[in-house]
Amino acid sequence: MAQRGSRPDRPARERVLEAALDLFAEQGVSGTSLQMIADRMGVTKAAVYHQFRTKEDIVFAVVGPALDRLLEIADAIDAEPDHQRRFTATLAGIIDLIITHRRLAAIVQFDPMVARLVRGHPAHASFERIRSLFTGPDPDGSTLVAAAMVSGGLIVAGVDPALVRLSDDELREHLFDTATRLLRPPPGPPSAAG
Amino acid sequence: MAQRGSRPDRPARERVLEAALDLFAEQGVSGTSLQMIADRMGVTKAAVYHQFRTKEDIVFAVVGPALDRLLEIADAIDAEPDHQRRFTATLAGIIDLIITHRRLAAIVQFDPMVARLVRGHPAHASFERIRSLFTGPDPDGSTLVAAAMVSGGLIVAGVDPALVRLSDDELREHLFDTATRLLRPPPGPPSAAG
DNA sequence: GTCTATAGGGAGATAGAC
DNA sequence: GTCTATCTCCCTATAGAC
Repeated sequence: MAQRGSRPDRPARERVLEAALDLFAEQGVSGTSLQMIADRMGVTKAAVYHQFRTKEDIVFAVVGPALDRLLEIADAIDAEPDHQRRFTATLAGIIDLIITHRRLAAIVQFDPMVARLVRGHPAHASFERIRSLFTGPDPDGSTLVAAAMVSGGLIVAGVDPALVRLSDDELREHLFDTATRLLRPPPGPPSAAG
Repeated sequence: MAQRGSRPDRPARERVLEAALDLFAEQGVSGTSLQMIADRMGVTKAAVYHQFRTKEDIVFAVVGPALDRLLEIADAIDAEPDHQRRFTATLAGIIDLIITHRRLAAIVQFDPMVARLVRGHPAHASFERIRSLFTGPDPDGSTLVAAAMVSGGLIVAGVDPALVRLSDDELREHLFDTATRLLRPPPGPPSAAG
């Protein structure tokens, strides 16, 4: 994974994406100007415009790779015939994606500007595809709610400052266990609700 | 609850807050200009400035009541001696708050601009107070992750379009059950993880 | 790859008439 | 309570020198 700091000897294009990701996470996409990105890099706005034609292009470059990966995960669902393995592999893939791109996942899920851009991306349908794998066919209300909580909960846990003391591996394991627990029907009495 | 539409005979101040909430939810706070708020109301910017001195004042007026309610819920924790009732009442209160102010809850939790404002509000400490009630003292990693997923999952479920067919009461019940299930240790074997 | 300079527009905010 | 008009500043984006 080479060098990942803000070292000045890295390609200018990557330094833009790094500064942009930091700022998008802190201030949101709309709250981030090209001037802020340039300031954080220690260059001028024009230098940033040399790498990307528009601000929107920067947003796409920042979130694109993660969306591509999401698309791969969703496509792999159809390639696995066994239901149990399909479920496990997809959940593990999603959690891995979220842990690898913690802040990015939060931006894609919660930033209104990014959400609008994602609507035009092929990965858009993947969200529904994955969710329907998690709920199963013809889900009841309880299952729908559990799936919604998982989809938000995984992202939030990825960026929660209260969890910084956990290693990536610990976090991965707990997320997997907790999500699995949620997406299976409770082992209590069949239906004591009311 | 009187009339809740965008009827022109309601006080101008409330019509501003209504339009602002709509736009904050759709575009984020930074992505919303006073011009947009004015346009949605069918008036000019100056008319909006007659009601609120700054944009920040509008944000405070929009999120303030929900933060006050959160503060009340957190304060009630210390007034209830029985642990079981304390836990149940707080969770029910939070869920009720989220359902009543669905979009507002998402804004407070996820909008970077609002998050910065909330840091200076008395309710800021309430988030930690409530979370530590949910985790209990000296929580392990699994419990921390579960609490993080609940805190994000409740909000996300509140605004998830996949759940629109559920009534408020259905949603409330499922959220309560699911959150309770998450915040209690799993009833399976003590520790078969690997 | 980076710079200075600038165009053109929209932002937040204010003054004062009706 | 709403309007027109205006100020100042910062935004995205472009042109062209080094």
